[in-house]
Amino acid sequence: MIVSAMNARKVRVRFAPSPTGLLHVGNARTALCNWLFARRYGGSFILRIEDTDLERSEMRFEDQLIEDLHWLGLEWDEGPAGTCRSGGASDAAIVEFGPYRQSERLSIYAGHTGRLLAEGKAYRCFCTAGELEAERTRALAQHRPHVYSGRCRHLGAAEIDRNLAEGKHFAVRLRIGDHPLRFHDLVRGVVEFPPEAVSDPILVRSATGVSAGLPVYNYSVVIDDALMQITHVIRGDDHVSNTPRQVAIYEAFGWPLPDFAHLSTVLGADRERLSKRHGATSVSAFREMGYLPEALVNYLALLGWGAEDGKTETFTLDELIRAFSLERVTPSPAVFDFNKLSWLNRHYLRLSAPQRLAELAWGYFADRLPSFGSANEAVHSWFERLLALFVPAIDHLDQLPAKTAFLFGFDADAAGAADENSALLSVDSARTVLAEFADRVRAHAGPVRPDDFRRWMNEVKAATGAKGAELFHPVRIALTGAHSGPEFDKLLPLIEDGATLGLGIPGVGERVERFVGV
RNA sequence: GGCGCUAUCGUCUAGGGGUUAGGACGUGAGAUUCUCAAUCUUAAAACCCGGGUUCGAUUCCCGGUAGCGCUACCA
Repeated sequence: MIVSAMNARKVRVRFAPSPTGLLHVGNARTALCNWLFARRYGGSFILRIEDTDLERSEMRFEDQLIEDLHWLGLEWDEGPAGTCRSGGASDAAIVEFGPYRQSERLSIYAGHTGRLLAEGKAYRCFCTAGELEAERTRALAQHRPHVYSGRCRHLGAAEIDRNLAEGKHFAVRLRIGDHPLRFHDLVRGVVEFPPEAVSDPILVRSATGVSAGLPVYNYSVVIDDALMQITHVIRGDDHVSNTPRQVAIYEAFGWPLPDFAHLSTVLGADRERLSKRHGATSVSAFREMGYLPEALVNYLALLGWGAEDGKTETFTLDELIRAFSLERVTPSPAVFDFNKLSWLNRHYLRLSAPQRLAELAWGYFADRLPSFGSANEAVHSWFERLLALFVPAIDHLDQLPAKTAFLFGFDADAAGAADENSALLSVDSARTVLAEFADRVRAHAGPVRPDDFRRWMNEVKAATGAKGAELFHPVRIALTGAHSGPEFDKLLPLIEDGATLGLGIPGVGERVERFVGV
């Protein structure tokens, strides 16, 4: 029988990362699913830091993690003191459920272990690492699953006392029953494991090394989840095989079982677990590249999930809350598709207000623009026009400086020498077109307006007989260093107005002079 | 080795006992543009294999295969 804690209890879910590295997109997806589930059912989303691995946990990772979650917009209702952004948990909740870092909960675990030992649900195991290793090798050789022999299971009180008196180290093991261990998974349905797949799991480590007496992960999560009254454990599917162990612990304490939801792994293009080898994998890396949080969130939701109509692909957070359901999450692993993420990012970039884009993009121009705050209104509005012209041509904001480099400094030599340009420039018509065009620019006073430009191009066309690409390519190269780019009607004002900003931006006249001089 | 999970276009997915197997990204072509990007139109592209069950299976069942996970006194 499946004991489900769902009933009528208020939904409480948690995201429980270890601060041992940057927030990985796979984990961000787990956080998102938890957050969406909580918001959908009016429940609480709790952030718990699993920092019992003292050697690998670092405060800077915790800080970064918190910053990343805020950036994604996944606010939590309860979490480490001072980290909840708006409102946060009531003091009463914190007293009842906190603290929210495992390293601050060690005494809680110890008390529970005493209880299990006293009730005979757990026992002291004096086996040494060597003995256990031998068991494991033997099992492997016989092609059997490795199960603890249970040698210390039935030690008499006298023997235990003698061992303790001799100062022998011991771990605490749970006594597993002989019934199957099953649980309900929102993604996979009912999952069942035979008891021998579990064997008596270690709960508390023996006195070897720095971790002496510390609970193991599978034990502390159960205590935390139960005490924090978590109703739905939503996490990565690397925990599926751990779950029967945890179920046995719930049973030993007589606690109701939560529902589970195990989310599939996120893979790279080679179908291996997504890792640094595949490029950017951390939330902060995507932020630094200039991806928008709504694009990442939308993409992560789409990874392993599809809307009910089978068609809708773009969602705001609010729309996701309404549309998302764990039952529709696919159980199979999903390959992370950078292309599709970029498509979504372009989509949201196009939708973003100019001021917001300007603020976000400004940082990528630190060496070309004055600081955001000290720049005058003219620079700001000029920059917004630049963005309007070039943002449609990029996937993420950090591609902007390269795309627009020609505006800030014009390298006439490089423009003429570029492989793709030299062929276009070497034809006779290109030379005559440029000569005719340069004559008109030189004869002109003041900034070049689109009207002037259009008139000149018609004149040049008539004078040289060149038309179409033959006519425009050389001029475009002379002005921008490339044979492709935004339409001249918008580009010319951007160049000419830019030249008046005092940022060292060369105007049309200067560009032509430099280029034709070559 | 054992146990578990998974299997629809290249990728993410919809669907489901009888369908022209739908959408999106990407790719090809066309339209537009001086060009590129964007945009619009359009094309190609999939039910892992083998057995059952059935009038009929891509869909249900079993087996195989493959991928992934766990197999720690890591989390």
